Amino acid sequence: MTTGVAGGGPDGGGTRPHLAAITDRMTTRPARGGQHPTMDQVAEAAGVSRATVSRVINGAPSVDSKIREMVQRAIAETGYVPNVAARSLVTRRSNSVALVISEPDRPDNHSFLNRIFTDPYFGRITAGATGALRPHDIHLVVIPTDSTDHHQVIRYLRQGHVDGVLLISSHEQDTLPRQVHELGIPAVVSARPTSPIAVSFVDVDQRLGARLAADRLLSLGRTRLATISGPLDIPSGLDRLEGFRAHLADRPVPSVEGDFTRAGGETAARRLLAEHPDVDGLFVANDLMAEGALRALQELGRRVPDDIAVVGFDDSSAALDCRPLLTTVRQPVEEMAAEMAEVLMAHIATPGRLPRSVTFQPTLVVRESA
Amino acid sequence: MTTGVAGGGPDGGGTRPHLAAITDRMTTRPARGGQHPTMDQVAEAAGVSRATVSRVINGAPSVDSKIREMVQRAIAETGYVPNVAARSLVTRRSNSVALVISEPDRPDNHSFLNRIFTDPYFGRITAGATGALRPHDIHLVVIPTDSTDHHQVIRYLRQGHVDGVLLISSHEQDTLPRQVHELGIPAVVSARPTSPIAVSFVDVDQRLGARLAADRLLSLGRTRLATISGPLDIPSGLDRLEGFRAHLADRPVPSVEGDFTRAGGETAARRLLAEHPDVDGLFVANDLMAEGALRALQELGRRVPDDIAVVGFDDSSAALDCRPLLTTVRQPVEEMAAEMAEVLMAHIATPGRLPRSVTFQPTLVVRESA
DNA sequence: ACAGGGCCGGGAAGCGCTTTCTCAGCGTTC
DNA sequence: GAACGCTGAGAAAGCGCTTCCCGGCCCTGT
Repeated sequence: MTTGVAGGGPDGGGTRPHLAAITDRMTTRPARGGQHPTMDQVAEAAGVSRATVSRVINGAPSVDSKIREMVQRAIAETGYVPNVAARSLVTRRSNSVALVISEPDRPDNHSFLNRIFTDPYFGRITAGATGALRPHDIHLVVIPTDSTDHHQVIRYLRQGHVDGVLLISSHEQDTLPRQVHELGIPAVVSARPTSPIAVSFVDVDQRLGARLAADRLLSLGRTRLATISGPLDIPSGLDRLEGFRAHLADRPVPSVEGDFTRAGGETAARRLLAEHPDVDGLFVANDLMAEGALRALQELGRRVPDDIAVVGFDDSSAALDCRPLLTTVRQPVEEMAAEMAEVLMAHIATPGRLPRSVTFQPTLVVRESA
Repeated sequence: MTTGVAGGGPDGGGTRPHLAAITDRMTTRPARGGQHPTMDQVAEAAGVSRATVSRVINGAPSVDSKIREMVQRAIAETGYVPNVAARSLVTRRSNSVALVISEPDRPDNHSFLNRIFTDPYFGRITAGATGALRPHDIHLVVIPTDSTDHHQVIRYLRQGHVDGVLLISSHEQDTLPRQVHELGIPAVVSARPTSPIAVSFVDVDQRLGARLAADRLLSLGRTRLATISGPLDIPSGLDRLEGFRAHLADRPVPSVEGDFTRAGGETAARRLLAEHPDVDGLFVANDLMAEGALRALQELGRRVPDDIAVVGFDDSSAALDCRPLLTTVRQPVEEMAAEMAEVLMAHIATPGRLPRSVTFQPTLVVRESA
């Protein structure tokens, strides 16, 4: 890889790269006001015992309101902030949960990170989860991973950094859900696990979504339907394909397998139209691929929706990047992520709780492409 | 917002939404093998004292190799994992650092999260930082934020969850760098701070990058150059514009301000060409906008690079999504993030260390668009 | 008015780990 | 052969916090 590192790149492992443009700048060392005050100091300042300060901080009901006020003033004056390590040592709670995003290996070293941070889906998940967790004052630690560092992730979880796990895993052979489950740590998975694990999960009715797409295309009078599916080793990919086909059982439905990326959608559309030039209705298993497919259709001179109607899946921001605007099946990703967080918090609060699954219904969002 | 929540949406605050499709599933409670073993148990199993176990775990040199082996076997047998809370209570280290991604407010509630997880830039940052941190066994806590929850972020940092902060902040008015600095926690910022704060930062030579773009366009014989800039309240946006103009001081350079998004690039290109239809060389301040601009140019019937040559900035994955493939100025984002991590670790290891800045050189990546 | 009960606040015991201090045991040297 | 130094391991002191337990106080009931 060619890089533009000033003064040369890293010269092997271990040592820091030599850099030409290091500038020491003048500075006055920040005052660092006497380290962090401890609870004892607050107690002394307020003239009470440490236990009382603790009660005030944790909102115990049985503290006289005058005393409570004094303590709060002392906290403000000293600038006291509880030490999380000490607290979680005794409470056995970290007040944070992990959002583990597990992607299958890809040839390129960092591409899984690239995919995670490029697909709007994950942003929606994060937004939904943080939104649900924030009122409970629980922090989210985002951990992207592929199978090469499952071990690291497991170790992280075992070390007690987090109270529970939200696990986003779509790949069929992914062993992480099982490993996490065996850890015994509270966890919620983002989709029905491929093997029967007794774990809570939240999912969308994939087949119903595919059916909504089929119905839309049929209602537009389209008769020669086809689909670009997701990877068939991912349950959601398979379910959407099967749902689409099942609802059109009386006719043949050509399909091409895609990879849920923009470029993959473009390629797949080209292949599909080469083999089946008369297609007039197309269901694409996610919006990103639909965006690529639309580009291919345009380059092939097909008008959308006149010549060929296109329905996507997700209702992600990519649907709005499309021209024409993409008609798509909406999954309420934010709400699903929020529900995952709620279920997880219930599991954390009640350790013995039986796993449960929650299924959300998709809806059709009609725009221009179909 | 219309959602497809099965059985209705949340019914007010506090209570969980009623959901139609909750299924309790049979399960055998996982065996949970006798909670977590403690160091004492390992010591007993190995027939040594707790202190010795600690020495083995932390690689103290003065442990007899036979004893070391016994302890390691005991650790393996008991499945012992150190408790991070207890450890960091005494070491005052958490072995994790925060990656705070601070985005300016946007009208839409969650859009900043959407932007963060959609722009490939952040994925590259994350990849670079995790890559550099992993060998040191330091974990990365990703914290996206906009100005509405600066307070939460600061509190999180003060609580001692992390040993240091990698701060990605581009917005000029962003007060977070200053707040973090005042906290006294080790920190490294992703770009030259807009106000003179004594803090370490890593940056790319923005003006040089703009100059590379200008040189490329000139060398292709283009004479009527223009640019789509980034937001001018973001230093990188301003620097790229000024660098481009400064290098072309002898001629007028029309420019339109964009917002670093795909859609913004498309709009900007339309406006630019409406006002200056004869432009034959275009510098776009990031790849995402360039992608949008290319789409606009295509719809306007301009051939790229024949009628108009286009150079982007970043060399992100979006450059490869473009048709034609985008010629662009590469910033070594992964390496820069890795360097940020290295500098941060140095600050953590040596608390009094003076701040320093590191500047990387951009390079031109020639593809098809110019 | 006095005894009993309820409440509030303080003392003290750890949570699991690291680290210093100390001492036992060994080899070494004159 | 005795004194010395060195190595290696154990004892113990906390890190900062929560929480149980108990003593003292005030309030109520009779």
